[in-house]
Amino acid sequence: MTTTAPSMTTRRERVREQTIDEIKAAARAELVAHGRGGIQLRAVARSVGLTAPALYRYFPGIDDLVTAVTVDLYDELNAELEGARDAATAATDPPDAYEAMLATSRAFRRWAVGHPSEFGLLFATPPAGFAHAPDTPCEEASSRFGTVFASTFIQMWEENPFAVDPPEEMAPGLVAGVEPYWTWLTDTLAPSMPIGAVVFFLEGWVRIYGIVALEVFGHLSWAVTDGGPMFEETMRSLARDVGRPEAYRPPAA
Amino acid sequence: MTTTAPSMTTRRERVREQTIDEIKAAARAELVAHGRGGIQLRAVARSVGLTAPALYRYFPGIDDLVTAVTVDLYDELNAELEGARDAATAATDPPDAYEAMLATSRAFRRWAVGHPSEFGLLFATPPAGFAHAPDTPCEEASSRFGTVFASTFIQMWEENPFAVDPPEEMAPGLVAGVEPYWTWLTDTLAPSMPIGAVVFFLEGWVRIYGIVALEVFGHLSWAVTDGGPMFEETMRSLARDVGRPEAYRPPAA
DNA sequence: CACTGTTGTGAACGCTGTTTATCGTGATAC
DNA sequence: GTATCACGATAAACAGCGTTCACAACAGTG
Repeated sequence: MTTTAPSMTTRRERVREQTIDEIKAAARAELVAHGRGGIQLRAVARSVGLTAPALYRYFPGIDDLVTAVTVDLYDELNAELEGARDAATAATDPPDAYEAMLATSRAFRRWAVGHPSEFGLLFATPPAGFAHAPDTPCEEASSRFGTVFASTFIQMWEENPFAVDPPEEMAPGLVAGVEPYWTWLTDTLAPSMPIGAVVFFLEGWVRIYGIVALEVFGHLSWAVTDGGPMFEETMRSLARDVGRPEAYRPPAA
Repeated sequence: MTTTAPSMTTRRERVREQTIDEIKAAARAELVAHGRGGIQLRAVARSVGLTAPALYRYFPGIDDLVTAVTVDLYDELNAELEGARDAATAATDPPDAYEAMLATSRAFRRWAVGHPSEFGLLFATPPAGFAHAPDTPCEEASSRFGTVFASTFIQMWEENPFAVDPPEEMAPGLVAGVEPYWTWLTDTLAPSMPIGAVVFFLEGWVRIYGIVALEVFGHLSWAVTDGGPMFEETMRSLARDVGRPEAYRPPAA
């Protein structure tokens, strides 16, 4: 990664890349410490030992800097999740996709709880800032994130197809709404998957996201002292709902 | 409400109250337009026709102003939800708590989709700002909000007890974590409710919150064109999970 | 009428993000 | 080896921010 095609990168380009990384690291630290609204360009500049105007050689403004950090965070989270998924897949013989989904979800929660500010930046940016306009790098990174979870769900269904609702029973308009995504899925990743399984996957993702977001944002503390067991309970009930109630196992620790 | 004990409120106090309301209204508009990070005290002052320092006669700082608006938003949302719940309860004979829960949830989604910025402020404030410290007016308003949903869930279970998991099957540590809230519930609202039903209620709230938050934050658009049917599907599967699959009915419109 | 406490103002302070003109410096070309 | 030049960084400046303070206008009370 560091020395691929060294002739292609001049010395200037390398030090520039390094400076950019330094700036982004400082921006992330500032972001974690003071939140999205509290980040200050001048503080970032001070942190890397530069004056404020110097940053404009690297980023057009503070918003673009935050966007760059956001994309990096998606990449970091994706790598973390894919690592957990692959480790779990390698550890199970024969492969057990529920185990992979469990590991992925736990990694997701671990990252979210450990990086609440970053989680808020990625998954709870209200549309006021229009950070989620289509065709932005953010959106692209976000959809790559979705695929990580989608892949394990698909594999779970293919390994062990469970009963799903037939299309005619679903809420009106739902089939039409999911159809584009469903046809894309059946064209690329899961040729034989019924539309009901896609809906089930989305509902599963809703539960995982919901429990993690509520915990991170402190909206569960009125009912539960620790979010961990509640998250585990969600995983257990997911095992039941995919027809494998015996598959859930509490975490080792 | 306007003329209770008129002797107790002097003329000065009344006009002061009115000014405060004006300021909060302007602050909310600014909040909706530019988000939590983009609100400006001077802009609020301009909007009500005052200079910036004048606002300090009413609020110690901009953070407290935002907090006051937040509390008001909780109250508004609570009123909206309780109104929908009571209307649904009055329209069903005999009373049907699922119907009430459905109406409450739909009101919740309607408010969230119609007021995305406000929703983000209430339900997705990352803990960097420590807006959710215990014993704040925010926390108090937040717990009142929780009770609206809790009451319909409880009534739903009492009208039609459904099968819930026994404590010994639940994820380790969960019983201990929910026990304080459970004992409070059985002491006050639901004397005969098993702890499994409380856990089910929490999982239900997670699903409702999850689907609404994902839609509002634009994190569902990669899979679904419109969040409405997906939300309705969640309501339908909730009906199934409380043992009343026939109770769900699509919205009238 | 004078007195008092509240409300609003203008000026000021230190800070912010951003722009501009300017200076030094490392890489490149002759 | 030296001239050239693009790039990196800077200081100065600007408008605007939240906040503080001293001071003026005013309503309500005796």
